[in-house]
Amino acid sequence: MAKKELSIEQKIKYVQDTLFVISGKWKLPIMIAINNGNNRFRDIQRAVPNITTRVLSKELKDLEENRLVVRTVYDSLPVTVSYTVTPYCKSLKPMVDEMIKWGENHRAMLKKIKPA
Amino acid sequence: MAKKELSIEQKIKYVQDTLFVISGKWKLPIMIAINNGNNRFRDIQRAVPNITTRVLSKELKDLEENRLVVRTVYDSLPVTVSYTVTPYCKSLKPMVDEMIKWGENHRAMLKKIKPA
DNA sequence: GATGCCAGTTACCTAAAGGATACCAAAATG
DNA sequence: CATTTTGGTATCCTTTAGGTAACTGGCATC
Repeated sequence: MAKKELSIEQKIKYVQDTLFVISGKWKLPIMIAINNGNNRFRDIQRAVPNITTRVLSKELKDLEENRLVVRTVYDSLPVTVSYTVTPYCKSLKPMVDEMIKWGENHRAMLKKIKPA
Repeated sequence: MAKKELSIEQKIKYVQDTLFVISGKWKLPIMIAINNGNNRFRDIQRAVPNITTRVLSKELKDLEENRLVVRTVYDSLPVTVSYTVTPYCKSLKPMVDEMIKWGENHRAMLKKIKPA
């Protein structure tokens, strides 16, 4: 197949779609935390520095709605709640990896131009 | 060299650094537009749907401060102003490409699960 | 029976992002 | 000479994101 070339309008539209889903300080950090084995509410909260319960609760709901995270209630005693990432969430990995790389490099760059 | 494995705390930190620089509805669309040959203020505005002059002006200043865009005034008659992306801005390309890909796929997915 | 952990909810508030509208001077165009 | 284009500013306003703090009910522990 020929590699499709997107128009600039399409590129902008798709980037904005992506931004709409992942933007904000917390959604990606939360997904990273869950993906790393933090499945309980308090575990996630501990893994994501400085997030409050209120914000975490709200963001988890958003992520559920966008089918990136699944909430499961186990009928144990006491009930436990588990959050897991969906396969769809994992499709974000290449993008997130690039974001991590860029952020790491960016921080190194800032040190160089603004030393001491 | 051994491939360095980042801790979850580091991953979260770097992602948040990146988000801090690119977040908002407009910064990436503006960079895409400039990179595609829209160098004049009004050209950029036309290329980025629905952005207002006020917001574009402010975002361009932010991008200049972050060394992602350069503003050049040509002493012609009348004076012309040209915006160009820096080499540093181009280092965002792999990430932006992944975001475009994901957004395209995401839109296709939404069509499937919510047809007509 | 007081304290603490879990998984949140509720109400309130502030700061920032973004939008709407109007306006400006200088030059070009019709 | 009226209009349009360029590269923006200035005001004002609304919306959203995010933070603070208190509280809940159920269970477990000391």
